[in-house]
Amino acid sequence: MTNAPHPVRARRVPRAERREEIVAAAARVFGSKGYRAGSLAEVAEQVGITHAGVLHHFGSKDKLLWEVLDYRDRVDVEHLEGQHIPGGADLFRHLVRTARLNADRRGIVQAYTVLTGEAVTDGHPAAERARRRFEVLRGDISAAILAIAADQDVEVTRADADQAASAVIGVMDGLQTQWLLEPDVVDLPAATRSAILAILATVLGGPDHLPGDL
Amino acid sequence: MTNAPHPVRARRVPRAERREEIVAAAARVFGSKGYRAGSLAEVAEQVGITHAGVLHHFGSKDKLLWEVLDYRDRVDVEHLEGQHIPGGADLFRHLVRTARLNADRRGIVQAYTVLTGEAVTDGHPAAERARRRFEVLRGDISAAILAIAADQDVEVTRADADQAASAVIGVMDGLQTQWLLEPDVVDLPAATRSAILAILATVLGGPDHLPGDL
DNA sequence: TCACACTTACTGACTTGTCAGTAAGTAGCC
DNA sequence: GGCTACTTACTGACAAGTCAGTAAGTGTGA
Repeated sequence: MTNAPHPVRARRVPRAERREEIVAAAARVFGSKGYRAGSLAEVAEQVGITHAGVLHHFGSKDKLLWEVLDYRDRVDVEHLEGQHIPGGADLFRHLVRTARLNADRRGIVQAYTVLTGEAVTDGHPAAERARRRFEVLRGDISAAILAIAADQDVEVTRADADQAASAVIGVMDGLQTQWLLEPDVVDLPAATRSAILAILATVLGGPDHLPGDL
Repeated sequence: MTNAPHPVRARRVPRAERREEIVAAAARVFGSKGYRAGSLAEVAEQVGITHAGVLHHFGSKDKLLWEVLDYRDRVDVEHLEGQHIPGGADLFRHLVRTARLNADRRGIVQAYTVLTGEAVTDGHPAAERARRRFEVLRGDISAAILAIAADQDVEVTRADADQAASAVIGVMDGLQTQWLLEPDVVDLPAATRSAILAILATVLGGPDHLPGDL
């Protein structure tokens, strides 16, 4: 009798590999249900282990969330050749391209939207993270605007560039929410592109100074 | 012995009054913690009754949420004179004014942001509501753009107006999220105003056709 | 052999919702 | 006015479930 000596047990998987599986599953679960509503049991089930197994690897639900956020940041820049965010007009080309890609990555967009929305609730573990993320993005976009302005010989104040940067991030996020609810009504890439163009054109003092081919 | 014949009991309050208290409390709780994370017990505590008392009035947590959303919609238009949303350039004046008001109504903004973010999670009871809300808003804004275009003798397609409308809603929502996380960094009214102006100017084919004094 | 991935078994805290009981208020009637 | 019959607002106890987290044990692969 060599068959079925004991009930089916999950294949023993090396630590690093299992952790990756779990983080990917958690990204899906937290992304679709939210962090507070998503349970460790559901994450575990997707990997084929028990929720205690998940805790064995990450210690607590909060720590798992950190890993998910790190993971998502890594995935976010995966498709970038140089692995670093470009500057100047290239940054906006990158943003528009990201919007185009996002139209086929509903899960990732939903995760970002849900988690960001949840982050503004009282005492949420991802709040600080969301703040930092916005800060960095705003800085990058603002710098890119100032670079284009310098290149085009138009004067733009730091404050105006910052405000335009906030607006660019804002439309991108806001359009994503609408698109998630009604994908057939909102054309995410097109709307994102023209909104960014509108904001850029205005802050640069007219469409004449826009960088081409966004 | 006429004193304390039974433990202190909550003052007995007539139905309509109590329901209002509960809905207001629920709006605070769901607004600050989210619907799924906010508990009936916490709502009840704020009113000074038990969670069973809350259920006596509303039957279920879901039904309480509906009431909260209705309540918020009523409060939203409370400061409008005619109680109805204006059209044409007045609509944009109204939107900018709302942004100004919102800068002093953090709680309401947070409730809107949290609940809208939660609405994109799988099977959320407020999803349909959020969809309808966006649809109506988009329709109103799009119509206002077309009205201004007609007035200014510029040609704007329905599709372009719709897209601009989505963008206007998007910036407003997106900026609110950033402002909630960093109120000192983001100037909500100013950023909202200039972003709306930028989008309008572009869809109307240049700043010359903009309505004055937004 | 032994570290490690994991399960089983459990705890304690919370969740929404149900239900019976009770006090407070109200309408009808004498 | 005062008594009765009824409704309504609410409590407290409980059911039934979910949750994260802990502790101890077990099979497995290097």
